[in-house]
Amino acid sequence: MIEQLRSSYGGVFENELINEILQVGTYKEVPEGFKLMEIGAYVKGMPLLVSGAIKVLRDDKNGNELLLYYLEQGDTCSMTMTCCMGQTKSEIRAIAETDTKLIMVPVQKMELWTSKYKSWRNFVFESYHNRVNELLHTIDSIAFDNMDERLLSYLQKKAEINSSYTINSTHQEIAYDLHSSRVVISRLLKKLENLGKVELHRNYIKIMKL
Amino acid sequence: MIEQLRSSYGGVFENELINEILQVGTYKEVPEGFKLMEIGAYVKGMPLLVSGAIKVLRDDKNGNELLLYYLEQGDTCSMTMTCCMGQTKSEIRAIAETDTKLIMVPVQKMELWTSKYKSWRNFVFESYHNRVNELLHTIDSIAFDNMDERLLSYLQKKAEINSSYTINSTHQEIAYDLHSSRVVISRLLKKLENLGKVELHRNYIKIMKL
DNA sequence: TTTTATTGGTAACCTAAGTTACACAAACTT
DNA sequence: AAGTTTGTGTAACTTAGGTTACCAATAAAA
Repeated sequence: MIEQLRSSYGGVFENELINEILQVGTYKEVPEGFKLMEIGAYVKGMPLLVSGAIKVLRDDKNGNELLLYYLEQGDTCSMTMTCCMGQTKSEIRAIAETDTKLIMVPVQKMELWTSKYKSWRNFVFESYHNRVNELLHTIDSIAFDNMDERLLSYLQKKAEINSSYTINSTHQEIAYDLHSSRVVISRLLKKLENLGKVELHRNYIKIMKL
Repeated sequence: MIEQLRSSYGGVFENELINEILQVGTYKEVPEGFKLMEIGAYVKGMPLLVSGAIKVLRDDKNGNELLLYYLEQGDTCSMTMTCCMGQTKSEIRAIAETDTKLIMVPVQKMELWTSKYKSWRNFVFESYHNRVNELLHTIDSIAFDNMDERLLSYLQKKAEINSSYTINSTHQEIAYDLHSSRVVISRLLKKLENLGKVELHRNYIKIMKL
């Protein structure tokens, strides 16, 4: 756990804080698909991502999802923090996108760290700021872009997150993330294939041009 | 300024902090329509709202707007803070929705206050948290609701902000806020009128039922 | 008063995207 | 091997909402 923490957060946190995290934090490895947070659940701790990626989703009233953004190495779920302080429930669902390594920090310590460590304060503020900016870009894409543009940037982001030009998703899964329907996604993917931008296969998609 | 600050923030900030704010803050009254922040601009200070309301907007690539949320009494633009720390540009535009009274706090002091005052830390964290939640609800409405539902909740929110059942907007102005077109808004408003939910007039709309 | 600009109503049309339905192939069960 | 499930392609249709165009009413300017 020491190496993990140092390599991902050594440049961010001072040594004393690193030591405190080592004492109270618990190291976790979760497999792809693991549900880390459910809507309406109370929050128990704050995750510090060491490796892998977590996708953060929102539900509509019918239980259909919409992908908001991904958390990656060095990120945290900043909302967690004020959730704990205010004892409010989670507004989002979080699922491991890939196999993921993270350190869970219990809530109790965090208020103390906030007054004690400047690096912790900056980390939390910056995290909030990043999340707000990601939400703004999510809004841009939903409000201003057509489905084909959204689909393309979804595929690109997914390729980036998985560091691979091969995306192992079915059309149905993509439709869930984009809050669309399978037929629409198949249609647009076929259009992208005709444009030479992707290559379609059963259960996976190859991205040709970025 | 003392009374303004005490009545809006007396319960939130400790006395010592209130005094500090009085020393470095500047009191401002801005009229309806006043532009407080432009996209791409650098941020000079953090606003503490005393009364009135500010609407926060986002632009698409063609310069068309979309209303994100309103700031009201007791709110602040939390993004301002990390904008200043990181020297990044504003991602949003802010316009006074009504005549508004506010206190501008220069950025320099804020980092100090963050370590010195617990109430300030909590205020900033809570502000971020509220903003994230508002953005989530904005996303809900854009991604999950039809235009008629969005229009109705827009009118309701606007009535609430202006504390009046009479909304002084043209159809075109509403269309801008909802990132739609005038014809569509007129069409849907007429439908709402036929349902007995609103009464249409030139330059204003009366809300009948909430 | 006559002209001009602003605002709202409505029709006709177009397009993106959601829906239903069905065919077919690959990949599993048994 | 036969049946079943899962994933994909495609056609036909529907609908929300964007676009263009034009008219009428009101308000402001000349």
